[in-house]
Amino acid sequence: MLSIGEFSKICEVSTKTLRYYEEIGLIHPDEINPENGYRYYSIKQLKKMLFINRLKSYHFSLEEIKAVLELEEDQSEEKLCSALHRKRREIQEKLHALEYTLNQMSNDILSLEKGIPMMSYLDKIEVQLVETQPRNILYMREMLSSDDYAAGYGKYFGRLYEKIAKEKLTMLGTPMTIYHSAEYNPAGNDTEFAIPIKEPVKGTRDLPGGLCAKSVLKGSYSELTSVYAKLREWVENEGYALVKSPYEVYVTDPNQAAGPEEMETEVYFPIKKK
Amino acid sequence: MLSIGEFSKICEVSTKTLRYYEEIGLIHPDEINPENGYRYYSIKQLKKMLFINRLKSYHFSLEEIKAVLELEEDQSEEKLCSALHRKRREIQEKLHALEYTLNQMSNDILSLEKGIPMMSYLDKIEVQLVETQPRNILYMREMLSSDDYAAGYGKYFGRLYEKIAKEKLTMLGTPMTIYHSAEYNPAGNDTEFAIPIKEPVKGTRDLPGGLCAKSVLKGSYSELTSVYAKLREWVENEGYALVKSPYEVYVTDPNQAAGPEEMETEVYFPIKKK
DNA sequence: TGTACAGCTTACCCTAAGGGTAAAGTCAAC
DNA sequence: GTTGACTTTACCCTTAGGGTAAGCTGTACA
Repeated sequence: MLSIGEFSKICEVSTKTLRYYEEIGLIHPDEINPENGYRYYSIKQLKKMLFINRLKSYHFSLEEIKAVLELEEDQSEEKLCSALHRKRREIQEKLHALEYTLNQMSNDILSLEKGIPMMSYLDKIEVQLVETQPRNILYMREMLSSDDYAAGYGKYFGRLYEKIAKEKLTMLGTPMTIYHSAEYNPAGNDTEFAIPIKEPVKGTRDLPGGLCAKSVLKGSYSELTSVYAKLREWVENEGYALVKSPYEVYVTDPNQAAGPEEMETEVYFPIKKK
Repeated sequence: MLSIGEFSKICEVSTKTLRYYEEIGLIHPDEINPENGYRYYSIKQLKKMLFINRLKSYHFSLEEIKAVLELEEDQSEEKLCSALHRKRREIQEKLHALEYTLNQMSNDILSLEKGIPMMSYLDKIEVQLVETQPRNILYMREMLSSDDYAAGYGKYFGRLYEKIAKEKLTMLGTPMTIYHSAEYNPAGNDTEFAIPIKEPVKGTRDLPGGLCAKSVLKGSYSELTSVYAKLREWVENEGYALVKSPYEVYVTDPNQAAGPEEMETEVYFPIKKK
């Protein structure tokens, strides 16, 4: 039997951590002296501890590790394997996100070195006052959490296109998204996917026209929130008020665009004079 | 002037966050009604808020962002630029770490799919009892934090090699590291870098020989802690006790090895019978 | 056997970046 | 005047432990 200090040295894990792991039920000492409360670990627990460390190095949370250890007890290797696969996916996504971030940073650094202030793009976002015409749209309305956005777009527009194809409907414009949630909520947003079509079949509705503030975003979506901010600012400044849900029109198909630079997105804020 | 709710919607930042940022001095409302404590933000603060968001997306901590914003006030673009460069380095390192992790995971998954339990490599670590001969070593002893290990190795061995080259000394073996800290301490470890040489010049000392438990690690260092654990376990089990600091001998030069698979490291635990 | 010191115990507070909730005050619209 | 939406402060919660203090225990040494 090893005291907590000896065991801690062997595994290169602090005694504090060992006590914490006991507290949360990850690994219990083999024996606790009931008189003085001293913890004693057996050498057999070494393997378990090293396994925990390995899972930790794979970015499993302690809660996840606990679940994996409980799997271990019924010798279900497949579940362990699928847990590893899931975690690997997660890490790959993290990696892609980091690569994307690096890209963005490098762009900013390049601009800065040319003497262009980082946020100057804000001043270049132009807002126009336009009058839109009413249109008939084929739509699907869903609650979407911000994590599902990327996947959701493909899925719902896919269904709309499918319907158009099957029923031989006539498209009158590019796809669009209408945001019905007044406030941005990471948990879920009331989002409507739509494509303007000619035929007033079931599943379509009228999108009323009217006065709108409009901005065009060229390039990747990372500056989309700035466009929204700019539009709200403009609406405020010019003495207008938002009267309906804002919407986006995807002028170029994101799936078809060669690169993010080619993408063009229009943002509309239906407004009226205050 | 915008109420906290309006400003929050425009920037897509929660009111909670805005209050928190005020608390830590990141962004103060332009005006606070002294009667009811209501916060009011001006539209000019939008740019600052969006800048904060951008820095956050670059993984700056709020404290770092605060420092950057204070730089901003004296218009020092170079410092902002160098902060971005530093952060980009950090992210690149994170990215490499993640790639390494992915590699390790994939190896484990492959093994698992072949039916080999993840921790089975532990049982394959072999321990031998050997008698080492005393040697004369040229050494440097330093406190190293675990972060500096990789850099430290190159630096200190470089200096030792330099001395050997300049003074035309005769090497009698491959480089080694002696770990004098009894316990692993992330803050700093008493580490001795050494190379066996023939001449007993200044800067050398005697490394006494004697009974040792020895294991050989082939491959990358990621399993090194397991080797240490295994050795300690063996020493305990066989009724020995550690009498001096353990040390590692780098049989293949890490700088010269083609891949991590080729690397060979011997780990020695000087022991005596209890 | 006494004593010093290393090791062990629990208990409490701290981290970063806010989220959740409650109780109470305030504003604007009807 | 009332209702509902908005705002305020205050308190507790999250991860994975780190740091410290006060007190108890085990062991090595004289």
